[in-house]
Amino acid sequence: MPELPEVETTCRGIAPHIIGATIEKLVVRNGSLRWPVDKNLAKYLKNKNILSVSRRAKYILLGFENGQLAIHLGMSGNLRIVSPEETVKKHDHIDVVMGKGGVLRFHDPRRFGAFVWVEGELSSHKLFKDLGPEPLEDAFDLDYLFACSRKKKVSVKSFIMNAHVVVGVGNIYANEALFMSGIHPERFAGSISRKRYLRLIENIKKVLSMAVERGGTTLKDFTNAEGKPGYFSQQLLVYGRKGEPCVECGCTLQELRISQRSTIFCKKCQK
DNA sequence: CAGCGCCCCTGCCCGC
DNA sequence: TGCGGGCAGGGGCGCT
Repeated sequence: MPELPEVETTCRGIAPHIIGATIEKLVVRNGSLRWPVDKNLAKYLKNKNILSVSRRAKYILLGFENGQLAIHLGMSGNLRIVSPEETVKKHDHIDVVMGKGGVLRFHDPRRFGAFVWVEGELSSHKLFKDLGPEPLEDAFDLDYLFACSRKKKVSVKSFIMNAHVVVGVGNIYANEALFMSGIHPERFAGSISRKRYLRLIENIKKVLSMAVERGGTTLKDFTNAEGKPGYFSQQLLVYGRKGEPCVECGCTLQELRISQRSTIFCKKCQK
């Protein structure tokens, strides 16, 4: 479900409800997520205060005095604040029950999500130590990306979706940013000019920040922390528009697969 | 070691 | 209406 804007929206949505709260208990109904949920997690969290809520890549991080809880929403996960009386539905796998009476509820049909306990420095944890820069931060700039791309034989689409290069660029926004930049998704990363990488960086930042401003409404089944759906009003230019006319030139948008992922592009506008 | 493909899992949509 | 196949927004991991 979530691209980076949805994760960021979730983060901002839950933060005011959970910062400063004390964990009363953790209820794990189904711990078979991407990795089995640590049997001791409830013990680590019990009676601990939530000191901070932040995000790194698509992981939501809850900070505690004794460590951090990294939550990933996978493809189909969401987090909501609910009251303790709220009926438990199918795929409501985990409840973080807070002292004030609120519950942070994790729902994830496909169970590609994750609850990972991290002790010590985040940057020394295996899931985080090799991650590239955040796309909306200044470290993601032309000098960095261009240097990184040299001698790379992968397609530019795989390149920008590689978390070692830059985090948080998912399939939808990779398609969108490449279209906006006039770059064919199958071009080799190493054969693209500085000038075109500058456009690509600008467009990645633009499309992601616009989506964040809009509250992460990219996805048809996205619900925010209050459980309200997004508007799905964001005008995607290419993603999900196979066979429809290109908004620029009117010719029919094509589909190809890059690393098993749907790739929509305009063969006339993207070279 | 770069790069590709596999897989985890459920839901949904399409064609027969 | 039922069923099988394919596909879906992610991403770590094992292999070549």
